[in-house]
Amino acid sequence: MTQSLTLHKDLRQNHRKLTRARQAVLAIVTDAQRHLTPAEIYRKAKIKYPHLGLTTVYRTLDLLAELGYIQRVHAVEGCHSYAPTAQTHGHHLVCATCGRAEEFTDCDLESLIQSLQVRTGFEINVHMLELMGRCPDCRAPARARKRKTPRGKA
Amino acid sequence: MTQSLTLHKDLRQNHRKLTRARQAVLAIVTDAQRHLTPAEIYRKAKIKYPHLGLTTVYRTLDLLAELGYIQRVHAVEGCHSYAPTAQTHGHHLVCATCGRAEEFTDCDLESLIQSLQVRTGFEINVHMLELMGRCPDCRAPARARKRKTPRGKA
DNA sequence: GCGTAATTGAAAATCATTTTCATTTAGAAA
DNA sequence: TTTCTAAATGAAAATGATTTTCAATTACGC
Ligand SMILES: [Mn+2]
Ligand SMILES: [Mn+2]
Ligand SMILES: [Zn+2]
Ligand SMILES: [Zn+2]
Repeated sequence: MTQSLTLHKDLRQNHRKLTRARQAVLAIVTDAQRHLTPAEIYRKAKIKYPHLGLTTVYRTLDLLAELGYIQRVHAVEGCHSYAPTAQTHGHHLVCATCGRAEEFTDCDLESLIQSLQVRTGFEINVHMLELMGRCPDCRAPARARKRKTPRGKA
Repeated sequence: MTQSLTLHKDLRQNHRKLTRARQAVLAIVTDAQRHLTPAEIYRKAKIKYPHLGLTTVYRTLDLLAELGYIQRVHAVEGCHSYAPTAQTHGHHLVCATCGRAEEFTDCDLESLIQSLQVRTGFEINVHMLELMGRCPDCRAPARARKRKTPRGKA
């Protein structure tokens, strides 16, 4: 079943409608190879559906995240970009240089969470894990350049 | 050595000054039992040092985070609160109800990171991990009441 | 097709953060 | 001490992101 059809079903269950705006926004985030900010999503989706408004993009991102079709991405600098959800319970590995986001699902925090629950008395029910670094593409040129670059401060 | 003295030394090394504003902001974040937003920090610090300006709070939070005295906290809903740093490389366990933040240091992500590096070709150099739930104090009254809302998944 | 609740987009409002700039201050040097 | 100056400050304005409002439009169950 196509993603759009699944979405249609999910929406119907909540008395909500499948609109052109929603389809456009979902398509942009889903097809992106990187996490995108609301403004970026607006710009791209507007090409496919020029009537679209920014307000609707914000509302749609909230909705799609609630339904689990996309995920909010937090980074050390800069919050609230969005990336597609491949599976439930995914985390992101984000390239700090180009923004490319890779999803992974084997976060394996169970034993850490279990021991922290015991130690602190907290009940832990949500976790946020994000890894940042440089993707293979962005590493290559940097490695080549590194040799030539004279010493200096950042 | 007191924290304020350590800070004085750190600042001096960078040709920076220990000001009343900086002392006030650091004291508020350090003594807090919960993570605080810039606006909250401003309100509280202004009581101790009424001349303080909000602009300075923002600048000071950046500075103290850079120096490692405090840490930015991201949460699923709401970003950019600040909590004190107990040790370097700490993570936070935050109570979703009252905001109380517990720091922990044994995140133990090395093997996950190592295997992801191999699998994806990314070079991973930063990670963000935050756990959310309910602290012992906030659990007690909730447990007494009948729970109607199922907990969400991470 | 009709009726209606849900959705939309433009504009305005709100809220968080940053920039600007004239003034003040910390602290090193005299 | 007093002097000197780079660093820091705070008020106000500017910027940017997000939310609210509201009249008009649209999806879709009937
Ligand atoms: Mn996980
Ligand atoms: Mn964040
Ligand atoms: Zn990259
Ligand atoms: Zn609590």
